[in-house]
Amino acid sequence: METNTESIVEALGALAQENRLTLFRMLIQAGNAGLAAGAIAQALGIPNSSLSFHLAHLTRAGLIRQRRDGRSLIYTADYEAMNALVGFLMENCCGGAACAPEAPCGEDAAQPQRKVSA
Amino acid sequence: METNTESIVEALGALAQENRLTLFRMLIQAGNAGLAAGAIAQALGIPNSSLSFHLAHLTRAGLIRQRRDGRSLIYTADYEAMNALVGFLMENCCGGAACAPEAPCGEDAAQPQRKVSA
DNA sequence: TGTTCGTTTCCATAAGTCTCGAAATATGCG
DNA sequence: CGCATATTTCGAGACTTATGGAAACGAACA
Repeated sequence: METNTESIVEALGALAQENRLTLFRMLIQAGNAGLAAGAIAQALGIPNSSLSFHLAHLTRAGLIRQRRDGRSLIYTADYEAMNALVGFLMENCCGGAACAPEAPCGEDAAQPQRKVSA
Repeated sequence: METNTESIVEALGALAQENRLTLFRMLIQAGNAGLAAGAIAQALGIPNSSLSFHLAHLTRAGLIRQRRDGRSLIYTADYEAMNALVGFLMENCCGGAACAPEAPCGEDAAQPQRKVSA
């Protein structure tokens, strides 16, 4: 994700919706394994068409990614994008003074169930 | 700011707009001194009525505060709210594993121009 | 190849947001 | 009190977003 104002606005907008925020957090917690669209729709209790709309929205914002596994499309969170977003907000905190770490959750953090090490 | 999903969605939505994101960052950098509505409108190059709409939006989301100084209304960023927002996003990063500090920018950070002390 | 399953696209509708001029509302000054 | 200044509220128009049913699409399995 680029860190210009426009793309940040898009990312914030993508997360500023009940279903999408919940969905994104599900993916964050699901790690690299990700979740199939159908499973997400069921978990959220919304029709597939509605889910597809939200998935497209998050994808357009660069926050999630798509991969195919058999008949299913698996969605995963883009950890880099989330870090960039948080980084942007922190970067401008406190008048630019260094008061925050840069990337608390690195790329490697995409395997949430174990301690970050590799 | 409370950290339930609903209020987070509201905060994200408040920031998911070009003018408001810029405005919020201006206030973040302005520190406790804050900025008068008129000065903000001029800086953003938008009519007062439009600005007022955005200020109300950010206020409703709990991200900024209002104080009167003579004829002017001074707006300031709510650092606690921003920390809560970022904290919420980080909290759910990496499947809940501890990978982020809790409040990088403390309450005391509200005087950005000088070293945090009080 | 035909069928099934998972997902997306299309469509319409309902609801919300952004914008800004004009009028209304406060505050302060003389 | 009356006038000037600072900001908000009101109202209307254009635009965007959310929702879900029905149909289309694509991949895989037999």
